[in-house]
Amino acid sequence: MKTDSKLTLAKLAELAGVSTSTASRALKDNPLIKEETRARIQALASEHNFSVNAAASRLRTQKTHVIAVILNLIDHTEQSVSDPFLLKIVGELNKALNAAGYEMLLSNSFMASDDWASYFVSSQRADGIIVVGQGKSTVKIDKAAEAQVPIVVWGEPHTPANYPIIGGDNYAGGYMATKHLIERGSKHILFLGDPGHAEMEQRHKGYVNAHRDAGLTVDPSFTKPIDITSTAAHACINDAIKQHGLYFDGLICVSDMVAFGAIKALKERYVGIPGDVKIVGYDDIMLAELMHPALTTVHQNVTMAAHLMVEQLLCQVNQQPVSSQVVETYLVKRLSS
Amino acid sequence: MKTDSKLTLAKLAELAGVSTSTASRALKDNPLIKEETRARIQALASEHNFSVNAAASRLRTQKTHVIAVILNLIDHTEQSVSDPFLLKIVGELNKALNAAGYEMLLSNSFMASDDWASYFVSSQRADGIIVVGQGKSTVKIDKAAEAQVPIVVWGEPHTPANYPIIGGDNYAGGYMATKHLIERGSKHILFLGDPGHAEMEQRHKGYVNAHRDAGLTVDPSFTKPIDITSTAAHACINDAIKQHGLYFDGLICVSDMVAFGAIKALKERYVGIPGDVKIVGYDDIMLAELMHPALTTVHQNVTMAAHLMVEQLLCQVNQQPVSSQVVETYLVKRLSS
DNA sequence: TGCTTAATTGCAATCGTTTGCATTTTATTA
DNA sequence: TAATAAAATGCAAACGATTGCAATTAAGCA
Repeated sequence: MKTDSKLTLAKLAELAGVSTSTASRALKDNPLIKEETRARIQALASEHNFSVNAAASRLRTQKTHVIAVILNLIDHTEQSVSDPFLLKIVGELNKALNAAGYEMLLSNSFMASDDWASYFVSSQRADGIIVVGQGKSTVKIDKAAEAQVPIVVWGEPHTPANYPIIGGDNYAGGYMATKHLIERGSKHILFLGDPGHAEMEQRHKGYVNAHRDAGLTVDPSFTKPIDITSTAAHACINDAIKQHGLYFDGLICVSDMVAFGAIKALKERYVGIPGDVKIVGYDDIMLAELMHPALTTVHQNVTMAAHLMVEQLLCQVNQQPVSSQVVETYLVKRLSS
Repeated sequence: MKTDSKLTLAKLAELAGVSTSTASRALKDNPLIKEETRARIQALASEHNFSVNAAASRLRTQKTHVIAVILNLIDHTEQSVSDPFLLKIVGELNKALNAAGYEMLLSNSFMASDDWASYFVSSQRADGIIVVGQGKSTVKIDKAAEAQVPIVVWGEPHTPANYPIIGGDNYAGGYMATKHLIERGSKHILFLGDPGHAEMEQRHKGYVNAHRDAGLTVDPSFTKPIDITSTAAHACINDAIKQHGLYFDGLICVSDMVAFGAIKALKERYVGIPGDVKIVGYDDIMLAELMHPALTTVHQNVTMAAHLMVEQLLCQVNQQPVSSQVVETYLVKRLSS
């Protein structure tokens, strides 16, 4: 087994005594080639553990079989990179992409150049783009979509856009969570999250309407537009109590991490959960049930979301029609409420 | 701005009235080209937001500027994909790679073909491989290294190998954690983790020696070779107590997730922490300090680790000598001990 | 056997950049 | 001004696989 010079398709073909065209076809099981020849060449290839040069293949076929996944981080705080929920999505996307025969080029909005369409797609680095998160502004996404490249985003699916958006039913999630707290007796419920962000906006609308439907009014000052990090939540609750005492008895958090930060602040002041304050998180990350008390939270079917995203993306690659999709969303009741 | 047919370097050159060679050189700021010409072409390029075809460029230069990152998962349980620590490493690697001008192709040991060297490197999909985790067997890693491709791994840095391994000082970590618990008064300390795994083996050795140095003996049955998941830890502690009661007063866990699982089991049985049982985790993930009680744990400098990994990898790409590296490792004392 | 059709295989152009070397243009000096 | 050196640009050959079309071989049938 001499590995002197690197093995190319041409050399492999020569070894097999056929032309490169035959070798190429044989390797991809093209029925044009005689069954027997195919087998022989494939065996030879794996014996010399040959794999075709992806760069050459991509150049020729104009397809990369790679999808760029961009984590569209919201805050400057890099904290959010480590939000388990985002990473869960990445993991599921990786699986779904692989299942569809694609590989994943991982990037994030801090590092990627601003012109996603040309940097990733026109340059043949990837065949399409999956954006995780709408961010506070969708200009980069819109720009990429205008350039007509295959793209899908995880976000609020009811946002009007000329690209498919996959996401949970944020309005329903916010509504369910709030209604639940109200039913459990909470009367003064804070909303921890920034409604300036599309997904949060819908959850907030659900929060407002649940109050209305229960005949309660919402104090605008009860909405705390904080960053989506546990640190921000911790600071927020801390300040709130320090300034006005414990004037609330319920917390709707836009992520489990936010809920954790809030819980920490409450525990530090010996506030009982759920006795004094009831809490609902969002995302149902693995740690939610390990918390003490186990966190009531809104679950979104991420596995399905990943499949839908890949599906909608490939539809675009194949010039087929697409549409936004809402994934299953439900409340998981645990001990924090 | 007509985007009729896709823009190639040749067309851009034509627009600029120069040859493709000049255009190519101008775009990469080659001093061979007159300053003025360079500026003009670069301006034209960004005006038409042109970016060179990566496939063609890679084919020609034989460099991809991509690094494959493989999550070498241990268990069949996909749980481990979502271990926040692994994902933290991925995030840091992403940053470090970008800083060095590389992009990241993310894969994992379940999905990637078995022959990493030929699949990723010979095929020109990437210039090198970073493996996160040694797994229980290093055959795939060894095989890739034998194929002479640039490769580095996150793992136990004292493992003898013909490729650089970056990791914390696991022996010291295990020793510090155990010594700490002993000093706090624990006498019967369980080790939750599988010493069959290189990193765990060293931590376990530290656990054993700390006992010895304190004049204590270790009961072999106190070592619980469980999977690195909170679920496994929860089950393990549950069973242990169910069968023999609370016969231990200290827990050394090989990850924070394991610690969380254990904590949950203890709380369900109203065991006091740190009163009845003291606990130390490993990794210092963000949630460690949000736990109640805040988790004492072993911290490893992941940012530095990521930089070292990238550095050692690029050394290989540039034919320079490499070596394994130990990153800073220390105990963070919190309330669980 | 001779002829038509189907099954296999090979030829050669192409994908878009990069780069060693040749060529042209400009600057320098006698 | 002519000769020479330096600066700027262009030519054309790779890089390695894919694929429409032509060519060869095998099979089918009267």
